[in-house]
Amino acid sequence: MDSDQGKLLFVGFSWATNEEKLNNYFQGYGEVVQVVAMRDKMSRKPRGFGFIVFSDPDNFDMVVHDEHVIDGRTVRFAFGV
DNA sequence: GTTGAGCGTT
Repeated sequence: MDSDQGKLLFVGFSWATNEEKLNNYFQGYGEVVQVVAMRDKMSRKPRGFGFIVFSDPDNFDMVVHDEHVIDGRTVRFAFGV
């Protein structure tokens, strides 16, 4: 409720999309506190999913309620646990 | 070298 909230899960972006690209894209919405793109633990290959943390909760509402397309792929957003 | 739903690391 007021501890780890601020973590937003985003999945669906292209495998060619990098953490830096996401950081740049999300910075346009507000102050990005944390952006991390997860990859496979065995082959180190990008899985196309990651987490993001914004400085203000209003950013989550805006991003989650809007559709985003990065690198030509539709990114699906959800609230992190 | 490939694929396309999902919940991670300081």
